[in-house]
Amino acid sequence: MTSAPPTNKAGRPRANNDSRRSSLTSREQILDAAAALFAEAGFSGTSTRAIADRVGIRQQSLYYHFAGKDEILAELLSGSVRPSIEFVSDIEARVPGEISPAGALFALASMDARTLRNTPHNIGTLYLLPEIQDPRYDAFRNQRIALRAIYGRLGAAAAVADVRATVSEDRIGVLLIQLAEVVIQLRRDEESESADDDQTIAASCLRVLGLSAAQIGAARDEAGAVTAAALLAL
Amino acid sequence: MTSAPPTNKAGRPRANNDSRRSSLTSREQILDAAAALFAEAGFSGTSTRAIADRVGIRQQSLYYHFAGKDEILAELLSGSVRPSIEFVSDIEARVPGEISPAGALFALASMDARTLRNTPHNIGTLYLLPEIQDPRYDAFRNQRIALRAIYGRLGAAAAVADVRATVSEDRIGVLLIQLAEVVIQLRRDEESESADDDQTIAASCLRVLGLSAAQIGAARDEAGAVTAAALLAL
DNA sequence: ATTATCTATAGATCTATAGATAATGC
DNA sequence: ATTATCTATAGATCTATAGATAATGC
Repeated sequence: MTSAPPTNKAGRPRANNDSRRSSLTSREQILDAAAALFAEAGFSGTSTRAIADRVGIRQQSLYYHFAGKDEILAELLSGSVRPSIEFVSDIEARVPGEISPAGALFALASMDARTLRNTPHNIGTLYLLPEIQDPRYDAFRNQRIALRAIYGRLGAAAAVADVRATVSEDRIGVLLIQLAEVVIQLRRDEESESADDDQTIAASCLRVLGLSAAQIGAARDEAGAVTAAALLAL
Repeated sequence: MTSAPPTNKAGRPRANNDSRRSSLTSREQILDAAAALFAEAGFSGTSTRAIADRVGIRQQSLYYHFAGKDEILAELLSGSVRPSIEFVSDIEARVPGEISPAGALFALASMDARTLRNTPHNIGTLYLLPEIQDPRYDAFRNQRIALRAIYGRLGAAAAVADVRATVSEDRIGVLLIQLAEVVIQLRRDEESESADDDQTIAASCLRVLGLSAAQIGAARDEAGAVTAAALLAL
């Protein structure tokens, strides 16, 4: 008797019956509604009532799916770093045999930018919420610290001597992540976005490490090939 | 009968009388307490009660000084951009006569980094709160947009041809501000900070525009002289 | 008289638990 | 029988207003 996949049919009907016509499970509907509201109004600024209203269920019904509001946020956070984490370890394993540090960094940064750009409701804004400093979200923060460390290692390996001499590996990691996450601000400001931003951002990451235009172009070419391979491997 | 400066002596004593021994006015104490709490728990996550407790007064007494919680945030925001705005217009007026765009940008970025690093309670985190998207804080956001435009103009003027050809002035502005504000993240992560970070960050801004180490060194020297002059002029 | 607090309190939330109910699944 | 909702509701906030009070200022 393992748990059956949710069929979206059993259970008492919703009071507003129309709201059930969705291909998503109730749990997914809740996560989606919460993501939109957390991004717009913040965690504390979003009530369980507001989430339920958006889904089309009663406030109390949320507790059938999640133990509390904080579990919803935790789920959103862990779901949103997972793709990055998986991609990054695959990419780092190919360095320096299949790909140079600069190529790997280009692949990683453009992939992160792309993910942040395409994610529904600009979920990256959740990373900026003060509430995630709470120890309750340690697991998420530790994953981000791990990601930053990889950015730092790749960045330090790719940087020109001058930069490596003046900026520590830790600092490089923070700088590079910060650059990749500029996408969050761009989306927040509702500026028109285009896919070439991802490449622009990745190129900026390499430029801040002191690489020349020619070196950046080479890294971009390397990244193109390996990105396809890494995505297939997942 | 112009309003007298607050003396900190008149009025009914506080229930907890010790809390009044401060060189700050009550209004300043409230702003300071709110800044710390907003940075830590967010705007919606901070109750008027929590602010009052930290000051050592009753929750209701806040309303003698501010019409509401939102006015406290508005005051904090406008106070925190003011120094940047004043400095930046002074600096931009000296371009290109007294100083090159690269020198001005170095001066601006290192000054912003320094301000963000020294501000009490890491006030820059307030810029990241979702609540400031509310139209109520339009004045603040417009000031930031103006600041970003200046970063964009100076950055576009300083950038090498290759970068200027691929990144719009708007995007340059967003990228540069994002780099300067990495200080906010560094402080949040409680990493040990040092003053040389300001110069490192300013240098990173120029490097992302494609400048060489020699050009960055020259810009730094220019900036040193003009920063002193500009600060005196304020 | 003015200032800056206090106490009292209204009214609106907000989170979460308990238990009932209306579907489907077997 | 199981699932996914519902209704009812407790208890804890939270913001803000009204009016009293205890200082200083003149």
